[in-house]
Amino acid sequence: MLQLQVIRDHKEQIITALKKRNIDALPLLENILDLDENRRSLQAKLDNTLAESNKLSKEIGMLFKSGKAQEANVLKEKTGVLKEESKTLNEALSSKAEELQALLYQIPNIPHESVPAGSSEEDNEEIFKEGEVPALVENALPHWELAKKYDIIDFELGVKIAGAGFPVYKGKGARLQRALISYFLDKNTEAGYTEMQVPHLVNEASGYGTGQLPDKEGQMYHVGADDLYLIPTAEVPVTNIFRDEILNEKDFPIRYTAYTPCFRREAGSYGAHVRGLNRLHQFDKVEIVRVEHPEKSYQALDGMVEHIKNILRELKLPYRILRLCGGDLGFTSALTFDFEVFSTAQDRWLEISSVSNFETYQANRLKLRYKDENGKSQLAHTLNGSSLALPRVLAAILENYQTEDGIEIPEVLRPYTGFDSIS
RNA sequence: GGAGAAAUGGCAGAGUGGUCGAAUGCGGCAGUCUUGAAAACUGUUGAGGGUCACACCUCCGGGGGUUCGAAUCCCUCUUUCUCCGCCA
Repeated sequence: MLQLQVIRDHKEQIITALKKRNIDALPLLENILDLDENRRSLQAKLDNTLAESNKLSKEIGMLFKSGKAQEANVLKEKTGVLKEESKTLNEALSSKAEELQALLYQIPNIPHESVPAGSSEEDNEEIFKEGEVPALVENALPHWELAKKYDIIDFELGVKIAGAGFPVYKGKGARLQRALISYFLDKNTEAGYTEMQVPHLVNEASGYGTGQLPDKEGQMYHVGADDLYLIPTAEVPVTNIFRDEILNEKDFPIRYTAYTPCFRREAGSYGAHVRGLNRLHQFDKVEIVRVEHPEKSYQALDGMVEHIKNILRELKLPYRILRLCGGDLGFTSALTFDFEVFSTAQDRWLEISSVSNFETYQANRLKLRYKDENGKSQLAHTLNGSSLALPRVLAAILENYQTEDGIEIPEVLRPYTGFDSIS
């Protein structure tokens, strides 16, 4: 959420910047500024009424104390009127404030200056590419065929138990999955991230804090009986650790990592693009989250990108990095880099990580602040990234590491799997 | 799930109807002293809104109520603790 003060001061810049997202923000912003002015004048009136009422109350107290009950009773009459007035004002104020809040939630984050304009993923900018695309073995299979051939993932079984999009990992498939989780967590820990285990269900306030609510309500599973949401990403519980916190500058940098399952309703499309592990309702992910000083956040973002590059190099997967264009950029993000691995057998790129700087957008919703050197409260910057999303990494490994005889396990994972190949 | 107790500033902990945004201690920050540090002493130290700056307003777990006036009384919800029950 953008700060009102920023909207007041930089209306034109915001409008220009949001054009990159193909949004004409002018009517919305004007509406907001009008409401804001309205709200403030109501607030001022209410404050004055309350001030007067407070003053009278004090006088009444004094009069009673000095035994002048009659005079006190005269004043009491007056306060009745003020009370009515303040009640009316207060109601008007609440409704304005609510209206204003609802509009503020509708403005997405301002894209970073480096974000290219564009309307769809076509316009994302490839900024880096590395790794060899392996030569295909003859009769190379996509991962869903391999999964069946080696009996390591059972999609039909998941359908029976839960529904489409809830695969069952079996035997070495399950073990490989667990190996990846451990490996990612170890890499993150080595890089200075503290491992956390967090709730997989969150309350409404947390959903609002990181921006899943109210904009993307339908994407989360909602547990109605208890009014909780299944997390779509560990970003939600981990970032909300800092909701309503005021940090000290010396607390920075804050680096957390967490493994969680992720749940997404995504009533998405059908076909090859969502086959197998490509898109699921439940999947595993290891996430990294950082809370940073505003001056250091882009440096932190670069650090995260380097870190993930490093992991993909070790896994020897061919990958590229995209700078998301305005049209593809997430609602809450200022700058996002997507990592995609090349899946040989599917002959396409698979998104396996998304690394973003939210600047103060989430922090404003979270009320996540720090004390600057002058002792003033300032909003911190939040960032997060996947390191990594499991299913597509698994898909890429299965497809790219397949041989005539089976599937090789990447060198770095062998200490974790305890086996060298799946056959 | 049943019975009882509690929820106050970064922490601990007073405050049971008026001048209380809240005693006191610890912690934090600044200063004095010191070559430096510690100790001691002095001052300062919650958040948000509002203002050019003041004034002023709101907030003592959340919501509602009583009252001229609520941290303090009432209702309700949530959470925590103790006891009982159930349970991986």
